[in-house]
Amino acid sequence: MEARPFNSKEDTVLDVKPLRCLAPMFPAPYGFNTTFTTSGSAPFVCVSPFGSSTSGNGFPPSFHPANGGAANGLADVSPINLDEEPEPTAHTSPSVKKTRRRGRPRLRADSSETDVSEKKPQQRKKPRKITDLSLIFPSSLDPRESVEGVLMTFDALRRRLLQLDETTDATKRADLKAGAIMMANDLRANMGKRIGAVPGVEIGDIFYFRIEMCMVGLHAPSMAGIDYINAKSTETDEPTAVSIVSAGGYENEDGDVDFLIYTGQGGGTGNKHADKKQFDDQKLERGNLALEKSFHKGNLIRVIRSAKDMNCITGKIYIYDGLYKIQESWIDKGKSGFNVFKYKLLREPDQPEGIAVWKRTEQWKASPLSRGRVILPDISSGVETIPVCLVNEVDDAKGPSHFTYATKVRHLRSIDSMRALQGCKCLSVCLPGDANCSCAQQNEGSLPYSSSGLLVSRKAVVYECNSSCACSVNCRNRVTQKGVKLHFEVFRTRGRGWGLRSWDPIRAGTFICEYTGEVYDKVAADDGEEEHYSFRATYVDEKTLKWNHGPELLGEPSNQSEIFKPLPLIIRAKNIGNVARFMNHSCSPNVFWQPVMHDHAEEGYPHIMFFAIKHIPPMTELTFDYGVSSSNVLSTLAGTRGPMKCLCGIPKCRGIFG
DNA sequence: GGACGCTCAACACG
DNA sequence: CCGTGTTGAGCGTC
Repeated sequence: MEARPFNSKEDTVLDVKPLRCLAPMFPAPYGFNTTFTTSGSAPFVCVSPFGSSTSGNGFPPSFHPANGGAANGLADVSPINLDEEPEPTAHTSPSVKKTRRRGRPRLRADSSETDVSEKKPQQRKKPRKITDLSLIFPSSLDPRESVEGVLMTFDALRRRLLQLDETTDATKRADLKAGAIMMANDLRANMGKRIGAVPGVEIGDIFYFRIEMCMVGLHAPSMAGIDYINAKSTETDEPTAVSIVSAGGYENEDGDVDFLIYTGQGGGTGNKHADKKQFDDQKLERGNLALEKSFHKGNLIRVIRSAKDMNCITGKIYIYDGLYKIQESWIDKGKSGFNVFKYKLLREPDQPEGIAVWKRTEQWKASPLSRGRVILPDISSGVETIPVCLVNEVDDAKGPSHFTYATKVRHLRSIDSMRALQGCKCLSVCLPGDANCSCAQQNEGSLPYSSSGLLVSRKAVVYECNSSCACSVNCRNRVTQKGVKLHFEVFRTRGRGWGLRSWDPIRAGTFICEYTGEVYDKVAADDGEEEHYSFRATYVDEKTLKWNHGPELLGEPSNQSEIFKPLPLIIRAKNIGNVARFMNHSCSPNVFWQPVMHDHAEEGYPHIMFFAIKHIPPMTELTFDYGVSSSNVLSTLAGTRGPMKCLCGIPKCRGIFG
């Protein structure tokens, strides 16, 4: 149960963590003058089409899409599109989105369960437009923030809708319901089609629903695989392809990470018919025509590839793989003997890795020995069910200084001497909508996790089922108590000590790990001792406070003030700890902490559990916001140690943390 | 501008 | 776990 003692000088340095360096904003786009805004267009803000650089994956900075070429992208970007109040949206523009959704009945946005099920649930209420969103969603000029904000809000909505629907027998598809609400409120980024990079979306970004890519302007169609600018909106009067989704719906394709053979649409393949049999020749129209024209024009095309992910109910995720160009096209015979169009796309050079990262981590998971530069195959010495390997690809450090790996916290007094939680009387498993479940009651009336184990919303405290409960270990209200389920690696960062990342893609709301160590309270701990590798629950960052932002859109009261209360506990992981002790700080984190109770009832000393703020691609460093604790101010005064200088370098960096 | 039709979803059911 | 049936959204097109 102990990790090897290592001796490394700089281990005494706290792992400071910069990261997510967003590209500086360019004052004006480079020579982009064409605007294909399919719509009239709202008050847009111009942002460099080059998007941001590294972030997401810690990959080398920025790839610049081909320049100058005739057919180039445009640069209009709407930040999270609210009905800006400072810019009195004015009569000039707002028309765009209002008029658009008319074509067909929309999903109902409210949760009045009265009108749920008539036989033909046709006329459902369309999502309500919330008027004053500006307070909830301050508009951001930073494209990455806009995109993240849209996705985070969407998923919060989706999880909440799923939770609400479970108690009724309402139709599912919470993704579409949430998407409809987002669209109705113009909560989206990058409206209008563009060629090339999409500001705020980075290569390697992952998605779990097609509608997510639609909302951030990466790929507009909700189902179709080819996105294109229609003929009327282009200068040449020819349709122009902008992006494709390669998701295995057609024969062939795939193969390498550098190229792709893509099959055209139509002819009866795809999903139109259940048998998926082609019954007609494909025609050179719509997406096929657009691809053909793009081939001749040589314009860039975004490629989104899908990958198998068994943790996800749909069984796949989407990975943005960057820009490609069509190298050749031809007509082929499909299995059914009808003509199909084929397009060979070549990946542009010098781009950060996209699908390649995923392929590599999959291989590592299958055979961990194939992971190179390993210092130690399992830093947990077998205590975790999944090994945590230690790697160094950047320098000569041999590993962190000695500590004892422990999957559980160590309290000053025994758990037995603490008050016990009350238990529910649910047989087998707790079910949503069961008013008698006392555990649900403790959690504000709902089970805190979705059926797939995702945290629905942040709360001051989450109560899991426990040893006093009648339900079994299969109950869905037992998530964090079961420990980590991800393939972690502790790795050497560049200049910030050791860090933590995962081989698995992580969906927003996923439980990541507990912060284990020796639990003290403030008084007992205030001895000016070494405070590296310690956790304090005195601060929650803004992004985490906003993680729940579904409620307002559903007309539910905002509970931001209730989702955080400071706790007296301090967890020291200097001598005893787990993977959490390697998580570095960021002012733009992808992980947050959440108090959880599951084995005792001492409110001041809950377990500190970490969850994903957003979808996290494999090999992305996991970080949370350390905050600035008042006790650190005290220790500064005492001359022991002050806040650390933050190196995260994002525009909103506070400068210090710890 | 409105309705219709197209499409490498997503999920439930057996 | 799989096939497959069902209800779909945005957006181009007419």
